[in-house]
Amino acid sequence: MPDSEYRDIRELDLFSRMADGHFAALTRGAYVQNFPAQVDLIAEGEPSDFLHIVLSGSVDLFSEWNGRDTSLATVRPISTFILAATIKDAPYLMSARTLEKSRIALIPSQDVRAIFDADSNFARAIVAELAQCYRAVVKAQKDLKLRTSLERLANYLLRQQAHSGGGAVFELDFEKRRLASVLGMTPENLSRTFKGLTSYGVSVSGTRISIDDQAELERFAKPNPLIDDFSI
Amino acid sequence: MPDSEYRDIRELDLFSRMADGHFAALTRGAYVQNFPAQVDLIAEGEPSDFLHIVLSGSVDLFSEWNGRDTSLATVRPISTFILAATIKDAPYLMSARTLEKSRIALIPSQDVRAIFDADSNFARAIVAELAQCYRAVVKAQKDLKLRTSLERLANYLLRQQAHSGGGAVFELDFEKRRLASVLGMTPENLSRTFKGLTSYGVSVSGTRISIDDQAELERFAKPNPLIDDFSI
DNA sequence: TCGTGGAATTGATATTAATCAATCGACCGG
DNA sequence: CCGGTCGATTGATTAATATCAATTCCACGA
Repeated sequence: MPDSEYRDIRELDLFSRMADGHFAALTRGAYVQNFPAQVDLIAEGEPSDFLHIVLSGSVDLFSEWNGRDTSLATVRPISTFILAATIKDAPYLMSARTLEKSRIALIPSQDVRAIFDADSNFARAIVAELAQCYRAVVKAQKDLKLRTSLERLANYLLRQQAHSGGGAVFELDFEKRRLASVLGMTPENLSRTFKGLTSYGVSVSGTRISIDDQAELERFAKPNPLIDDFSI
Repeated sequence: MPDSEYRDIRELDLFSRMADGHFAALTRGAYVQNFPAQVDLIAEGEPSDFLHIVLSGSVDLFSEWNGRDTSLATVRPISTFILAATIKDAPYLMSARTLEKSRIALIPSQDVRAIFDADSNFARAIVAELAQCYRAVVKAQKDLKLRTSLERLANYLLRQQAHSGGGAVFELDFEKRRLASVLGMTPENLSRTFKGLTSYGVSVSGTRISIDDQAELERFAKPNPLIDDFSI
């Protein structure tokens, strides 16, 4: 593993406070690999042999059932995924595939579990990370059950806007068919839902979004930190 | 706290392996309280001062937004709730209220966090519990996004049947309006959805469910351990 | 035993979203 | 520069779900 990546991983909240020896032990069995776009990394139901860390690119976590599929989350650098399966030594609940050319580090799950027992700082960090993930899914659940698709899209745009720096004009960070799946609707419906937001001052041109009447959109979207703020 | 309850709590996975002294320290600041039915225990957004443990009765975890509300989970004895908020020292994401007369133990969150740092067995148990909760919500998310309401109800009945011992006849364990909310539909729709399952051999009389054609219902419901098995 | 109130059900209707089909448009390789 | 491909959009239709209104059912207390 190149030094720069070693340092990037080391600086993750998950690893930053652990003992040097333990981190070295963790990375000893690890390896880093480059994947092209649209490559399946893991399939739901498989045993969780590795903790994955996205170093560059992006990864889609999705699930299938009875011929349907849905995107559950997107993982962007630098963060881990399927931590819970690794910890529990249980099968993956989600499948993962690269969205673009990506560089992924793989750490054997058994090493993670072993070092967890040995390093209390690492253990604390894992708990913090898991609690964060748990709360993120609860928020997603509330978003899905309490809001219509128009409201979900409006709030998604406000979150994305904040994430892009807060300007009135910003870019969607992935293709609309995936956004539709993440928001729990069909691509056709997403198109129409964007239209429905024009009356609240939203204009769309490709992946470029312009919020022309911030106050009006917020009045409609009613963003709520207990759903929309990922930092708490 | 009476001895019997002390022992009940002690035997929870969360506490069973921790040192005696640490457990004593945890329970020292704790107290147990009886609540009547329909009492609000916590409100979303509040700081998480206590880890709650349901000793008897049952508790509804729900959330509200913009005049709507939805049930996210039901907590039954003996288990904890809002562990993630306690660990992160973050506001509750869900509100809680008793569904029936309930006995609840309250452990100050700061004690939980302190003992977490001191007791690695306790830390391990918390991680296991959090991972379990995380995976439960992911499963709920998949249930909601991948299935129609008819399919969700069918699979819910199969889960409830298994939980009740597997016989063809069993009881729903809470009122239908709450079941509707848990399954993400209106009470009116739940009524009709039950009707829709009669063609798969399900008959309903009050809270009594009878599955007359197990194979046919399963063929329709297509239960999947990665969604429906809460033990993995 | 008889109200009484809340839940459950039913029916009619409106709203929302999915599906099917067709077209548009951008990007890419030859 | 031209097809070709894939995603996005649009329109028409169907399916699913919510809403509103009215009973019906049932458990409970007087």
